[in-house]
Amino acid sequence: MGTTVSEGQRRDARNTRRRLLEAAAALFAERGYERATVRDIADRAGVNQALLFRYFGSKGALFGEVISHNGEEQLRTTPPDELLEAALRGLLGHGGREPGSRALATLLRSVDSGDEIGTAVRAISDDYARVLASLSSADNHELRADLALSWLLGIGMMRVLVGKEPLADADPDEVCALVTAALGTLLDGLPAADGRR
Amino acid sequence: MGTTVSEGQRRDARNTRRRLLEAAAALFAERGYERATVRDIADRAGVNQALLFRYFGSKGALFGEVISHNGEEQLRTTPPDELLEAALRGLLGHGGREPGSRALATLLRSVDSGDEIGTAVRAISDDYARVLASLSSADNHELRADLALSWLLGIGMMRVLVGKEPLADADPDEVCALVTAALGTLLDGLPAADGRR
DNA sequence: ATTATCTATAGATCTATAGATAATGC
DNA sequence: ATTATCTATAGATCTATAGATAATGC
Repeated sequence: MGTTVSEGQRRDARNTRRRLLEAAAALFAERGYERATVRDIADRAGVNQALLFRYFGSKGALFGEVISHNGEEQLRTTPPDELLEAALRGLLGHGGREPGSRALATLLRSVDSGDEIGTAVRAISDDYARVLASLSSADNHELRADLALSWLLGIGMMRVLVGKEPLADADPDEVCALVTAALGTLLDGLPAADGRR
Repeated sequence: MGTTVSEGQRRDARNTRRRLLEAAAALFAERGYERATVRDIADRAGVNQALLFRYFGSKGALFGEVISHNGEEQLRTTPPDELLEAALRGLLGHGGREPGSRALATLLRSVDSGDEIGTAVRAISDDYARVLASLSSADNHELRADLALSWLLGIGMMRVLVGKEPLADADPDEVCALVTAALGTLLDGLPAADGRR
């Protein structure tokens, strides 16, 4: 159903576009790319489903705009040495109000949704990993950053998607403490204990 | 098309059932639950798609049989203190020949595919985590085990699903060395550096 | 005769588009 | 007159089932 524009809203293309973007951001974060249908998004925005195609061309293009916007927002507003914890907390809380914190949750649920989506997901992963890599001085710091990012996403997956206990209901502070302790030694640039020489 | 049974195969319900199971194991590991269609599975098995429902009832029931069988095989044949590395290598190689090593890859691609699938995924996650938890003597060893398992799955996700470089093409030995070093301190039972008291 | 296998199709989705309708700005 | 919005539907999937066909065992 979804309240139509005629109830209370004036016609306003820009506003409609913005409402679609916000509804899409929320639904992609909650359900991932494939399970958030264009009809659900349009209903949540209170507009007709055909307008989504008018303003964004395709569902995939809308997704690209949502995820890159949210990711760039978190990266822009978070100091590099706080990114690890901020991103993890964004995943541990169900994705708070601020759009930035929903970026990785969206990524998490939308991996494996076709080529176009994969490209967008890989791009935003690169952005996060680049910042994390800057924290380490090891020669393989890019790989270490990928592994750190992998852990965050894996934790999100087990907690939110799988619902594995006790992780699913664990205190975010306790999780954070364990993870940052273990990742500290990974990123701080000590040479790998027995790495390839 | 898929070679039909009339070409070379005798009629044999048991054999047909087994072929369907093997085809399903391969396709679920490659594509996950949703993208592996019943028609693809039947074609790969060389039998008609209707037989899948005759022998397994539904696609979801077939999935449950596949994942629990493969998971239990790896858990039964791997000593607990080698499980971490074995599971990780199963994810790093594209899922080798042995069915056991494909269990986590299948899990990875099939999370978030509805209630029935979620239940099967949670069950097999519990089995893995229980073994990992036995390696630690910390008071929160179950949570630590969940975090270790999360890392493995996250790495699989970034490497196989996202295709993030340099992780995607990294040497499995190098990845293994970094991960086991960092996880060693997590699981070996030292109290968390600043854990909640 | 029994039963393994196949054909055909119901019924439920989903994205995307073409074209009709109706609210705004001049 | 312009253009934001809506209606209706094409076209592509997918799971599941009912009932027909054909290979086996007695």
